[in-house]
Amino acid sequence: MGQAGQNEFLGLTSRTKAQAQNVFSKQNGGTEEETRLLHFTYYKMSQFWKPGTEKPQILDDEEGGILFFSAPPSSSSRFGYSSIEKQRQRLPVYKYRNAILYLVETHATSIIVGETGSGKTTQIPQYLNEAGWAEGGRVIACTQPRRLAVQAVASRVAEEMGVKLGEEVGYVIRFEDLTKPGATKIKFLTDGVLLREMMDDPLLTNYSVIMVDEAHERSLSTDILLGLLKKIQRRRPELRIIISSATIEAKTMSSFFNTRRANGKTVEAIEPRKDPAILSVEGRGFNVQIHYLEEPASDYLQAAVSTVLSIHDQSFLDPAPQHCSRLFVLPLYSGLSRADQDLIFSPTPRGKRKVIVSTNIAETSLTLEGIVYVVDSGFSKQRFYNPISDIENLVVAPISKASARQRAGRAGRVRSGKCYRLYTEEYFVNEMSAEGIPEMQRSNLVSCVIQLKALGIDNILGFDWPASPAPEAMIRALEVLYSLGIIDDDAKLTSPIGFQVAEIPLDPMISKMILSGSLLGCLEEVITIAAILSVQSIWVSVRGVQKEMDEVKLRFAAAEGDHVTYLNVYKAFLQSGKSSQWCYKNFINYHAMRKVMETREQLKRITQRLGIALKSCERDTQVLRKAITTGFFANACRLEAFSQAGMYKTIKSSQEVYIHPSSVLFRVNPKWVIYNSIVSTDRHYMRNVIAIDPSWLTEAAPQFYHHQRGEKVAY
DNA sequence: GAGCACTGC
Repeated sequence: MGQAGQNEFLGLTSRTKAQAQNVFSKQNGGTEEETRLLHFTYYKMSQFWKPGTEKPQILDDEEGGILFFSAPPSSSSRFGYSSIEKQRQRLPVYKYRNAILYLVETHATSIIVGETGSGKTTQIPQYLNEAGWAEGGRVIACTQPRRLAVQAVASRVAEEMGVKLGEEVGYVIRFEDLTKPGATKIKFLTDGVLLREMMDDPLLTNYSVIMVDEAHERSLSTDILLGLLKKIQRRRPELRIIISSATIEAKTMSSFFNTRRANGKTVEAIEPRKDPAILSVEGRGFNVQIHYLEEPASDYLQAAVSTVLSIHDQSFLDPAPQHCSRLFVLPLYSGLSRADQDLIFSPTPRGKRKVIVSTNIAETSLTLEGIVYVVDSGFSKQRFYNPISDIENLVVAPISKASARQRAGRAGRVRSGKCYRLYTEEYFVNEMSAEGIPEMQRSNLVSCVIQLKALGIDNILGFDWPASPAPEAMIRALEVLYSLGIIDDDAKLTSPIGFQVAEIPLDPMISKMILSGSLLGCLEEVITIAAILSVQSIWVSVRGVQKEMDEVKLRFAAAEGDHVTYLNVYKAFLQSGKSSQWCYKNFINYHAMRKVMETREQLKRITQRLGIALKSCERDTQVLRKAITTGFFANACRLEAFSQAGMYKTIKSSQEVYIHPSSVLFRVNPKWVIYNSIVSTDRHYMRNVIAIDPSWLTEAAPQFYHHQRGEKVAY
């Protein structure tokens, strides 16, 4: 690499300021930081919370370090309010307004438990703004796990405040920044975006209050964020954190954030209390009557069907023999096209009843108004990660009480409803776990580890998590990152590879592939592949036209494998002038392709910022496959020549795997392949497969394969 | 010759 390249890499290294400033380590002095803190503290004193006339009634539980509130009666209505103002006052959260402001002022962390419909998400940021928390250029942040929620809540709040979205009230999601620095006071964003922001501003100094909403969902990025916020609090005592959760299991969170010293050191008046406050706000749903089975069901599918039919029989006054034809049954899952998803909102044909058979997309992501009956199987498909085999499995597993309540709540949104649980009450009470297993404890952790490393957190195994992940999973993640050359012998990010990988918002194996692609002169191609691999599928999912689809696929098929096939599709799509019509004809998902283009543009910007060269390898697919190999060498498999046709074994752990029938290499069965991911059903199927030469493996990861060869691999 | 958890940067 030339001198210019070196400098660019060095320039990059300082981009990850958290690492450079080492803000989370103990020895850090950081006078600049302290000056800023002083400024904040001084500022805050001058606009101390005005308790107003009514002081909230507080029941102080000193033992647990938790405050319980009983709300004062709601204040009488006054004149001069617009209807939107009246609506705001009718929300259950309104009568806790002063209590919430008092808690936030006096406690570093406040936990607000509120059911759906309490209004906490839209109102609390506004209360904080009204109380002055956004003065002096500071910003109130509110995070959400999902992009759609960010957009929806932000526009609602902008409307309530009578301001233009993107001015005082703004939002940031991937690909979309609708904020105005200096003007935006309330900012909604996904927790993933806030984590990315920490790479540039590790102490999140722009924010006076950070509200983490939907914390009960315990998503991977929410948990990482909470762990980091706890660290930030030590350096920024003036920062306020609000954790908002729908379940009462808030004590776990409370003890996590309780940093009060046991020996009772005198705390200065301006410092908030370190023990979190808990406040509970009631929801505003309608009554939902719960029904249980008397005996456990042996087949939940059968039980679900007969329950639906019996609801239908009971509630139709004229149960004609052909009553099934009166059912209007629709599927709902995320892989459906938008048009098919929108069908569920379509009016029900006259004389018919709509039945929606849904995955748990309907549990949190999508809200259907007007549901009266919910049938809850008691199961959902959940991802579990096995760190030993390094394989993620999708399994049907029992849901938690929290999920069951969430499902039932879907029946009571516009009027009272009923929920039929396909399990016994005894099972619900005694056997169902209160909450689901946090994602952190059932995921592959490579992305999570690299994010922490990028923030300068060296002791990953000792990191204080809201829920500790399995040590095996941590160790596996460290091993993978080490073999990729992303971390060194001391488990620190390598320069430049490690720092660059941390900058790219994708799975580290994909990021490594991109960086190798630039060195090998095929960056144009690898970022296209990276973008395509980041969407669920570029093919449409239509049933009944499989044959035509397969024939069309053959037009793009490349002997090298799926990645090269995707490149052919992308090129043809560009040649068509990015035509949606062309997509339709070729069974390509147009929306997925648009997302691919968006992602590709972002990756292009990032690689430009990293100063790496955007070159094309034209028709040389060998360098391309070598680049893929440098990222995915750990997913190498060899065909078992003398066993069942099409059976492969992974080099890493001798797992039995097969090429997925959707792959262009299905039935082709090259001797050596590399896969992108595995889907597990009755067998482990490799998805997105390319053929490789085994010599590339030792080239890409000499230590990894040197070590493995002696034990398991015989070429 | 398969089977369609869900998010997110």
